[in-house]
Amino acid sequence: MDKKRSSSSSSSVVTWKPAAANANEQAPKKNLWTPEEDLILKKYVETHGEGNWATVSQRSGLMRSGKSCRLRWKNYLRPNIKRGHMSQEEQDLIIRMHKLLGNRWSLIAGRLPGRTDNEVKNYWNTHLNKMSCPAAPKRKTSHLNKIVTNKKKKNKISSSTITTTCTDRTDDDHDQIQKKDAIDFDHDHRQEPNGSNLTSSASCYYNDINDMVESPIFTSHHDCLQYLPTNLNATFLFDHDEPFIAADAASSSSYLDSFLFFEAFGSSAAATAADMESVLPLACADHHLGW
DNA sequence: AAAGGATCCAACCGCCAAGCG
DNA sequence: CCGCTTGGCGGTTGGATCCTT
Repeated sequence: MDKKRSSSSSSSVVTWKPAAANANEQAPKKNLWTPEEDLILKKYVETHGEGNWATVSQRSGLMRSGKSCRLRWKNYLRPNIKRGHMSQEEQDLIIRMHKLLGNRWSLIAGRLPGRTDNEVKNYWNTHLNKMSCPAAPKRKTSHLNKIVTNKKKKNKISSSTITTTCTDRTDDDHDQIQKKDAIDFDHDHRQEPNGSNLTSSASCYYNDINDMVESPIFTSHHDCLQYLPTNLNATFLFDHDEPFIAADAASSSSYLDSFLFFEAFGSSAAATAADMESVLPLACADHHLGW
């Protein structure tokens, strides 16, 4: 069942309707972009380059906000954008990446050439999420999401620990959920549910109720082998946005993609240091890093 | 055929961080 | 340090389209 409709960039459909009742109003346009607007924006960016989006509307004559122009360019007009059917490989990758990273769509999209974060997000919400959470309601409760989202943003913790759970809940559950959130994600006070204080650590493993795994972060190869996965009793703290394992050998920063770890070991702690040794050079070689 | 519900996705919103003067 | 601007992100929504009755 493919309910795809024509994109607004298609010349066959012009569905834009003025947002303002008064045609003389200079308020930025909303709603779908017309092919004419796309052409103007594309030509403008090709001539002047990206950036300074706030001035694009004035200089190009588009009645759009800078944010809207930027979004349109980024998601639809820039070169090498891939549209349409997601391949099985792409679907699999999205699922695996989502399990690893949670709702960090820009990072997931970064691994899918030509795909945008918005497209990946939409695809997840409409196709993949219902596979993993078939009972999830169509629309999440805005109230709850805002509470959780704000908390997440404030504390810089992974959204995977919060937003990927099935949310087939009634309003009556919200109080309890909020209380749970207040305990489980009380990172303001760097406190775990059991009351013990979190301490800064070279590594982290963060398992949530959905068996999500946050990326371990290392500051050295030694740390990597020391803490993962042979020392999974260590204190774990996820306090970095960057989901990649950082390695700082020979004074040169390099990065090992934690996705490779996840692919190699999954979320289990069954791997040994020898396993790690075997995968690390390979992973580094794959990324032209080398320790 | 028509009406209403379900689905999908483009676009917007609010928030945040970085950069700059 | 402060305030402003800009860009980026994830969550949410409006409305077009499809499906079911």
